[in-house]
Amino acid sequence: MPELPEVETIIRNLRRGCLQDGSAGVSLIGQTVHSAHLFWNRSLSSPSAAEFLQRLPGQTVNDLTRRGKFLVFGLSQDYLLIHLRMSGDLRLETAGESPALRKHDRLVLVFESGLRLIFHDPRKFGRIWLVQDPATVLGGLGPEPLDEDFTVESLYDRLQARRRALKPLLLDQSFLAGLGNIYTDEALHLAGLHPNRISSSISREESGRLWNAIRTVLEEGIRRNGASIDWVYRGGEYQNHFRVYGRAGEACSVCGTPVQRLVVGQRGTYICPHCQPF
DNA sequence: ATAAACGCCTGACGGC
DNA sequence: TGCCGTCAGGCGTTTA
Repeated sequence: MPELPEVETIIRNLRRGCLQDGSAGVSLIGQTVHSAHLFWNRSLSSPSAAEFLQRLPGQTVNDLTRRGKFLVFGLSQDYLLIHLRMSGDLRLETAGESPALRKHDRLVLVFESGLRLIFHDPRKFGRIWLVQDPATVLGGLGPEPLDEDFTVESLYDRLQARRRALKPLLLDQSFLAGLGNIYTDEALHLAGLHPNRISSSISREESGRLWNAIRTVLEEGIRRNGASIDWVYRGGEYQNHFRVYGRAGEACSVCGTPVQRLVVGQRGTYICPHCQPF
């Protein structure tokens, strides 16, 4: 579920120590793990549960960053990586709050201060790694779309080098890191490009539009604290500003043509057939 | 190289 | 009310 803007929002909130209700708490940075409690072993990719639970206590959180859709916790000895996949979420609870577990809580980290970080994941698709070298997990990711080294020229070159439909290519995390189903549809609509256009047929001008659109929708998403849809509410409000996602039958905000839902690469896809001709 | 089908999971929603 | 199919912000593996 969460895409780059939602993961970025979560990371920023953990840095600020923001609690679920939005109230200020204590930053996770500087906190030392007291104990770890794993309730669904398959949430853990590596190492084994025994090694994971043994290695975490005593490690201090030095920094919190994001790479694509991964949350990256820099610890004193290791890196803790979390991918929320479809339904994962993280919440902080202070020492004073009730320690009652909620349904679907998969991992609880208890810090020496009493602060708790809880990984909640109804669908159990989320994954956790504790590794010494984050590149073993993150090494295959494509460029970071908001970084300076992701340039108009590099996007054009990468599109030319492939012969794939635009949407599945943009969803491919080794091509570009961070886009998911929502922001891909939003970017393609803003760029005026059909999701089935073949990447190598994209002109320099179209590529420039796409580059701008990708960065614009991601920045908009971050500015609005991400999108909150379905029953997984995270506090964002970008869902109120979607151009096409989930709006089948509604009028395109640009031209008034009804938005269409189609399936591209086995994913529900929303387009304006007038603004995004094939 | 590309793409499709499927598996992994739970929950919400609409139709009957 | 219950049952059933469909759909869901993702991605890895297997198969064409």
